[in-house]
Amino acid sequence: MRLPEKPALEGLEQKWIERWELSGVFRFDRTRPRTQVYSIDTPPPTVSGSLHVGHVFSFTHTDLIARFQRMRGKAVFYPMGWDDNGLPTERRVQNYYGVRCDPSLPYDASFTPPAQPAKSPISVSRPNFIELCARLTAEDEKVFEHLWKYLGLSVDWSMTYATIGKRAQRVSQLAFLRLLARGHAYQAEAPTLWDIDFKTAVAQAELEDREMPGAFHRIRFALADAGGVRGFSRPFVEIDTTRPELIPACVALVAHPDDERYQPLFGAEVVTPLFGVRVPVRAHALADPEKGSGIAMICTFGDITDVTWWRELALPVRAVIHVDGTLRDVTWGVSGWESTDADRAQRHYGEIVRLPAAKARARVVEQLRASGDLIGDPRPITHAVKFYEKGDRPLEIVTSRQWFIKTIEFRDALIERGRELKWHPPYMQTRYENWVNGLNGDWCISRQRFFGVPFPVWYPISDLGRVEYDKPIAAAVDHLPVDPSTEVPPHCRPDQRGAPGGFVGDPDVMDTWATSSLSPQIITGWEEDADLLSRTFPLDLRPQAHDIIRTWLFDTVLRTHLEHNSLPWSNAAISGFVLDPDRKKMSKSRGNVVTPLRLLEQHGSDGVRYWAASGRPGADTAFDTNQMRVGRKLAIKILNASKFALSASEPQGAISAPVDRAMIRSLAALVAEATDAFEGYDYARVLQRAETFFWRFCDDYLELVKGRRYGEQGPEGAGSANGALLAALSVLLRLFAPFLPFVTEEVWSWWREGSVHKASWPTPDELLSGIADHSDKVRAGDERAYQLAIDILFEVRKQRSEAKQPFKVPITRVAVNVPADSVQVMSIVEADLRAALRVQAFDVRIGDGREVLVEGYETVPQT
RNA sequence: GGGCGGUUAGCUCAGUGGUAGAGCACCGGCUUUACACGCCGGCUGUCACAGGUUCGAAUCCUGUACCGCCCA
Repeated sequence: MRLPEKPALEGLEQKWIERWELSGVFRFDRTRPRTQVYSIDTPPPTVSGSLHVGHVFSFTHTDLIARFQRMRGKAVFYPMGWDDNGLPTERRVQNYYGVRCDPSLPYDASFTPPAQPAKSPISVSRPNFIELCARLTAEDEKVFEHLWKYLGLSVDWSMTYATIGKRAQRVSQLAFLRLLARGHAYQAEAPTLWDIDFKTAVAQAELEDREMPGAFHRIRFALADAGGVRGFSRPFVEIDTTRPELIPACVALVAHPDDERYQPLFGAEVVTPLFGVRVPVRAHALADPEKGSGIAMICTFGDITDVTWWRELALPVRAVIHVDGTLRDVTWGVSGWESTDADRAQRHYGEIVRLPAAKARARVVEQLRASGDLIGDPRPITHAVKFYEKGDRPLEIVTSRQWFIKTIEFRDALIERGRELKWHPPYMQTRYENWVNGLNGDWCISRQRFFGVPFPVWYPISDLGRVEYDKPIAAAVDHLPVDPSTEVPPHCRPDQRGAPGGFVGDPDVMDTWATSSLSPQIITGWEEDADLLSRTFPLDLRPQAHDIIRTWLFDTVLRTHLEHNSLPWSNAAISGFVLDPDRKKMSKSRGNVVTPLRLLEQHGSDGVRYWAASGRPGADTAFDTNQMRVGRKLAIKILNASKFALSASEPQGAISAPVDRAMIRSLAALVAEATDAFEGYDYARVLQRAETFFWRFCDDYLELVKGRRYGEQGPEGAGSANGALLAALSVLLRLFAPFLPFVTEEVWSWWREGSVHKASWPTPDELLSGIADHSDKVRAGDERAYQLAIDILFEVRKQRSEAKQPFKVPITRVAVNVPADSVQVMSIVEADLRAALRVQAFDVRIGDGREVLVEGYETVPQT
């Protein structure tokens, strides 16, 4: 045994990170069968973003579980991934190197980016662009890995993957082709949420509402039948709209079926102002009688409700918004664009064509004013407008060709999957169910971006030069991953690309979630390593935060349901958010001010982990450096208490003293409770109970046995105290090991072989087996003695404190009144108490109840 | 507008039917041979509000207010 003179936390992180790496303690043992494996599917963090305290918080929670399971004897499968796929990386690379991707360019093997980004962006091919993305993310990954290691995550770093890596690309392309073969993936010309700046489709999951200023414009639609409509007293209808520029895209008016004001009009036709298009008036329950005039215009497409109406009322498409957000060219009078006055329509439209929507709106308002179809002035309102969460301008809805994965038809099955999953905490399941119930379209996975996984398909070009999208050519499975923009389909030559009779590659990439939803397949060796798959899949645990239940968790459940007809994992542990002191979600800016690494250096990794571990599953938790300081103090206390327990550990004997036995029994009860709590994923309770026990253990038990363990009551008493101290220390270190991996490993290394993190999780039995007699009588007697000792300890301390007597001044005499049957108990603990309290004599008397009275202090000469 | 969660000491939080708790902060005392990053002691409450169930409610039920997240 080697005890340090002055134990300290400084430097423990560096020391143990290195040793753990050398000894490979966290390596997954892939010889173990599935029943002895605990497998974890950690959602890979986005590397191009920065890690913030929220990541530290939730990833610590996962590590607590991983370490507990490892100590329970499981081979823990705990890989880490990086989500470097997608738009954030793309933007960062564009700015960092000053390049832009042009997929039509060929790959240039000799390309090197300039040292400084050029003023105007250099165009590079998609493969070149992806190389730059890979180069930059490799740098980011190093920083992340260092932070995770410093935090003490017990990850097997030999299994690290990236969502843009070859393996992930192969898995996403393969999974896609299998969906395609089964008819679960399809492409369609469909109304698609579209960001006009990023020029990409956006999934429902990526939407956010923002309150924006707008204005209601009251606009008049004339009835088509000059003779009027029976039951409707006026020759025109007034509607309110925030988007008058979409009047040319109007395909119907709609009111609530119960709305008596408009019932006479259902089935009749009206004529759009300015453009003279005859459109029907229809009834639909989604029309809100309270909103505006109670009757609305349906355009293709102004918002999501328009899509619903369009679909459910089987209306035609008359689309005017181009992918760049401007109004596209339209010829009035041709099929689909019939007008009662095509020349007039063309004249009006000619003034707004190719204008951005906002500019077109202003012009249309002027036109309406001039034609007399605008009633009054626009009334300013604020309303919720849909945005892409990373976008700057409102989303448009355009019709274009996109790939979709079917979700709607599996809604019931997916809800059932949610019920099979064990949620921690359980109420998170409701959030999942609400999301699944609210789905209103299949999952659009096409993204018009570059840094992502390409769709592994090409399309034939007919001899007439038409691209035949309905006859996709799938890549050969054994050639995956492929990039159809540079590689050619089976039996084709590169010179046929883009030529009549040739082919063209699908230009899009998959939504990043289409890859990251396959992390269970990526990490477990699906379709590549059947042996690994059989030992790890379906996984045991998916940890993640509650904000991405609707995206990551849902998408992953969907993909595994479609591919394996099972759940991807049996448990979902949902972390809360980190809140700033104003109880708001911790903002990025604040998170960046205090970088996680700085926090770890400042408070110690064990200190920061202590704070994170105190946040119960699912509970939003305040960012609190004070808690980190408390954790750090706990770690220091463990160092010092351990040094004490180990410093004079001979002689060791049977645990025979009643006080020692009582302490060991209460520790056994703690172990039982902690184990139950951990098995229920309630790590916070484990920490809290262990901490409370440990602090009492130090302040009461250690003080009580101090004299005895130094031999004041002979070798038997010392042997019992030392035996109990070492047994307790061994157990306490293991209880704390998942939470405070550095300090516990340090102390363990002073006197034990191997890593505490591979040591077996403590059991009540190992403690109780050190005690000879378990009869109720003995147990009750021990408890009574221990309790009496603690009570007297407390009472005498209090009286000494009130008398303001320093500890070094011995107490001459303490009178203790106890019931007759406690006199014997008092004799058991008297010697321990005399030493712990510096009492020269106890005067034990028989009386009613209990009374403890300090009767005097020795006078000490003034120094 | 809907769903979920929260509201307990100045702060951060435990506490699922039986006398309101911990840590921090604050106040007083103590160099005590593991630890001053320590030890001993003290102070601190309409358990958000209003009803209800119960012998008994922080805890169960109903409603309200406020905060947070997700969704419309």
